Amino acid sequence: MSYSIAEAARRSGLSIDTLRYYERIKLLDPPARDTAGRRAYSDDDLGWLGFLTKLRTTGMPIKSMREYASLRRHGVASAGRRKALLVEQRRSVAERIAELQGCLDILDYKIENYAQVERNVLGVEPGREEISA
Amino acid sequence: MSYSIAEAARRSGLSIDTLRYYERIKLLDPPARDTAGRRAYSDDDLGWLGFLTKLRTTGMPIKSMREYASLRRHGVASAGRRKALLVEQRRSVAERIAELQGCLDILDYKIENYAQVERNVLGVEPGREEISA
DNA sequence: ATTTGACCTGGAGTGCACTCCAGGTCGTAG
DNA sequence: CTACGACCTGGAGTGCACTCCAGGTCAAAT
Repeated sequence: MSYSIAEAARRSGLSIDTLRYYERIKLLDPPARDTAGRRAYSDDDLGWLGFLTKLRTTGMPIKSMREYASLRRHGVASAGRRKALLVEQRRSVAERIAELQGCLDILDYKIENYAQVERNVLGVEPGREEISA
Repeated sequence: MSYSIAEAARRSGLSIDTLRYYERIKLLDPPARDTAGRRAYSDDDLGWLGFLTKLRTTGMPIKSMREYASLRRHGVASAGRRKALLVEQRRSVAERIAELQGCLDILDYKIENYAQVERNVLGVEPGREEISA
């Protein structure tokens, strides 16, 4: 199957402008064109865009995604380097998750504090609401 | 205790420029000054900076951090709104963690693929390395 | 007395990842 | 036949979060 840029945008969750932008910066190989010169994205293109958006979600900078994309074009010989990039990204994602877990704990602690303040404010005689902080 | 801007930067993990920047945009109340007019950060300032960096780590935009900072200045009456902001941020962090977990799974899958390719390349008779992809 | 180093200010510059725009070309629908 | 909507191009503009700079002050060290 092949898809218009509007359809590819819908399916990938990227904007039309972003699709053209990714092509310009060589994140995406130029897709086929129809007889009128309009882009016709293949299922492969969509698959690659799907993977790219995952990498983006992990916080990989475009620079690194470009490196990965460029390696992909160099075939099997580059597989080792590509794997290394993914392994490194995996590490950084795991680290990020741990970091966010820590933040979650702090947020829970703060939220619990506020909940306690609320209970106090509601529980004491009106006019003496000012407790600690 | 009070700390020079260099010391505050070291302890908060922010740069000196960022400390001044945060003050300018009202994320941080102007710290005390010493006799020579230089900033003298208090432990409270450091504590607030610590919390700010946690919020930043969760991906909270500066705009929202400013709102939180501004509410803090309005005392107890704003506690409800502050709690709501934190609850919302908690939700978004949990969501982000789940999303990253999903990406981790995809990375693992891809990495395992590459590992398999490596095993194949090493395992077959030399001269016939080209397998699938 | 002067040099050094940390700090000050207001403002300009940077890098990233888009996002928008003007002006133009197609192919179909009325 | 013309009007419309979807698409095209090269290039400029945007928002965010810093980061850097020039020119100046001040206190302690030489």
